[in-house]
Amino acid sequence: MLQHSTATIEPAPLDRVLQALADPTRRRMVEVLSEGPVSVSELAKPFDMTLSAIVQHLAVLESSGVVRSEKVGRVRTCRLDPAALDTAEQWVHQRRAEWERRFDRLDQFLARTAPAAAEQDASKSPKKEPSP
Amino acid sequence: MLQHSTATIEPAPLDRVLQALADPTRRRMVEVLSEGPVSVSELAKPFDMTLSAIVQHLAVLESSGVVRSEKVGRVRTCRLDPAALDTAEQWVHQRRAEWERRFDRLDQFLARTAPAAAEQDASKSPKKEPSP
DNA sequence: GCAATACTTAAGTGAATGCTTCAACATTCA
DNA sequence: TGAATGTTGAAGCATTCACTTAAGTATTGC
Repeated sequence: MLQHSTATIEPAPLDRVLQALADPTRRRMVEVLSEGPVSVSELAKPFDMTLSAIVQHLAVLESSGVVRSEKVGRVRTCRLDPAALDTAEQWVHQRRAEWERRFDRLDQFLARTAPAAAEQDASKSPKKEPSP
Repeated sequence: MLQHSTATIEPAPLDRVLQALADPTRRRMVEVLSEGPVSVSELAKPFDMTLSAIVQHLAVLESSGVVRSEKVGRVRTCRLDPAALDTAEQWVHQRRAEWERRFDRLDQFLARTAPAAAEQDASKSPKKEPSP
């Protein structure tokens, strides 16, 4: 899926995305926006702080790419950009995957070196050591 | 000053996880740890800062649950806890999912109200809107 | 015992963050 | 037109953050 055609050199998107999502207020804003686009003042309503504060949070969300907005008349409408969320999701997912992959290697290693604990795997072909 | 003490006070695990991952140094630490458990000083080696700084980052990671550690003798060994990462992954995933679900509803709505062209008279909506 | 190792803790600093208030500005509508 | 609406911007302030330095406390090995 192709998104922003700008193909610009983004500084550190992952950094900004996670930093944007680290704040509970901004996360609630994302939750609101995940239900659909709203204007700035709409977005601000459920929050117990000034419009100014919300606008500043919005700026963080926009600079991270998580939210985009466009102004028509005097109303700015904000919407989620799921692609930016994808960046974060993938990073987290990959760390978990790597960790689990390592776990598998460890299992194999233990099955090889301590076959007493392993019920079934004595016949597996010997392999190189998993880097610890 | 009290932070918004409104109804939805999150217990805060997600908060801490995302905040932990928001920092590039801590994220690199997680990357290192995703390759397997290491001691504190091992962990600190690739970084261009004091051990103290690393230990402080480690404390953040531990308080978020992303990393756990145990001390044997004088060596503290740190390892990733993938379950904590899961919390973050799921939250992001669900926001994306909700957004895409909404997109589907919008598609359906447009297909109903503007089958050919929405040039004129899109303002009369006899059907219920997809919940905005 | 003594010194090296591995971590721990405390205190300090400059920059960033999360707010606030107050003052514009642009658009819409009576 | 002029008031209401919706947003924008700047300045200020308290708190948190990412470090630093400098001093500890346990373990381990000789």
